[in-house]
Amino acid sequence: MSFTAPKGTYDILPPESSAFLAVRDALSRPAALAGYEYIETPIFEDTALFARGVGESTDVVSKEMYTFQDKGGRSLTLRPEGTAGVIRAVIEHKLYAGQLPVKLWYAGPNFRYERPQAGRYRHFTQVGAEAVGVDDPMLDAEIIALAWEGYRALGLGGFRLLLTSLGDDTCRPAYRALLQAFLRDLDIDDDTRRRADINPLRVLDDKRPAVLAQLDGAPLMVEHLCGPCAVHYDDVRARLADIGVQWEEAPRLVRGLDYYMRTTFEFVHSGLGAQSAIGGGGRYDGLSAAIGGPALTGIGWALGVDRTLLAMRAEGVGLPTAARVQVYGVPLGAAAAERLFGLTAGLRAAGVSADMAYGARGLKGAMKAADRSGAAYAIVLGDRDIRAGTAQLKDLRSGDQLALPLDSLVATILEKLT
RNA sequence: GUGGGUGUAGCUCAGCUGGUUAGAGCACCGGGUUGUGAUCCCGGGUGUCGCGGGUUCAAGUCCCGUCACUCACCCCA
Repeated sequence: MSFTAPKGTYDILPPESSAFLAVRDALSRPAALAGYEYIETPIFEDTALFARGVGESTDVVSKEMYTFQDKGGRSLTLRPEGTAGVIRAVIEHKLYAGQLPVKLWYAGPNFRYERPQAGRYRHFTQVGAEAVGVDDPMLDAEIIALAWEGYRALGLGGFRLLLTSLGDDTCRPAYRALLQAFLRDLDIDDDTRRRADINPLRVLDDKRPAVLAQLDGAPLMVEHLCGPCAVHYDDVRARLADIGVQWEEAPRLVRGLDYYMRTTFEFVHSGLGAQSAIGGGGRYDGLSAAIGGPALTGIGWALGVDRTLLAMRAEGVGLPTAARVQVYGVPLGAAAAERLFGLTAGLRAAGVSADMAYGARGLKGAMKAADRSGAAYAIVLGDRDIRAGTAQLKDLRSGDQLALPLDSLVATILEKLT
């Protein structure tokens, strides 16, 4: 074998690929039902968009970006996440000039240069949703509920919703100083000390026991929220409670992108190996201004399709696998094959999924193929039938077979299938 | 970027202390039936034992290197 998929990427093959489509669909459907409209943005963007939007200090920007120069000398980057590009598009096309909020959903691949492991790939797929331009805690609750509903619709039961508030520009700087003062006295390594300088909140998320043990008395953001932030957070929780969404307070929840503020959340699941998040998001009221747009508030999430599938597999939740086709043609000989070719085309035109045996297989082989296609009916056609102006329609479940006039076969099958 | 584990058929794997034609189950293909699948019977191995070198009379097996995959740290979807 001379080529393999690049490190950290993988092929999504049938029959599992149908589950992939189904998950992507199920995760986006609740958003569509809530009036979110589909948007598609480029898979690569100006490198500076991510540097400024996601934040220079994040791991994503500082070491995980797929950056390249095109032939015009521009520095471009394969998107490591979806929100920055969507907000760029909202600004560029002044979508905010219309009715607000702008509600959008999207789905597609993202890229991060990381060491692959279970649940973590260099190419991964997310479904995302964003509500932009209206600062209303009800939108926070709505967006969270949409993700919740998506997971539930898939039959997933073992996920948890972690929730917290990261404060805003009014209260976070003071809290940040407080936390830094606390961290200064700890016995931690140089790397962690450096992180405490750049982004002290991230230290709270450290999973190493040696660090964890020292974080017990650390000050928490939720205890230092300013008035408006506290009210906002209370409102979000009240609305979630109203509609029966259950969450856990996660005061140390920190996410990897700098733009988050106020409401922040993560959906976690234990079936992903060392990874835990199957989806996450939050409010990013400063993002638009940071990338040169007007001061637009926004909240959104991104849900990992690959990770959701892993979680489903871990739980043993299956998806109904649909039959490949409804009708399968089994020809005996070249003349019959040509006749069936037209018949299957006619069936498809009438909205019936149909396939047939190609390549002059024997009758046995063709019947076998019909069986494996999952079709409800096989059309068996030979010279004898053609002479009689009929075809044999075989019900593959019962085994019953009857001769039907060729002329009206498509119509007859349509009738039987409905 | 740092560690650990694993590489034998399409898949899951067996192959003991080196021993001569490399195996099983599943899958796949063909036949039993030139007009009938899912069952049954018969037949078929589809392979660069990851790759390169070394030790040996002899290497899938031992040694070195290398590559790939994988798991974990870190980080997150």
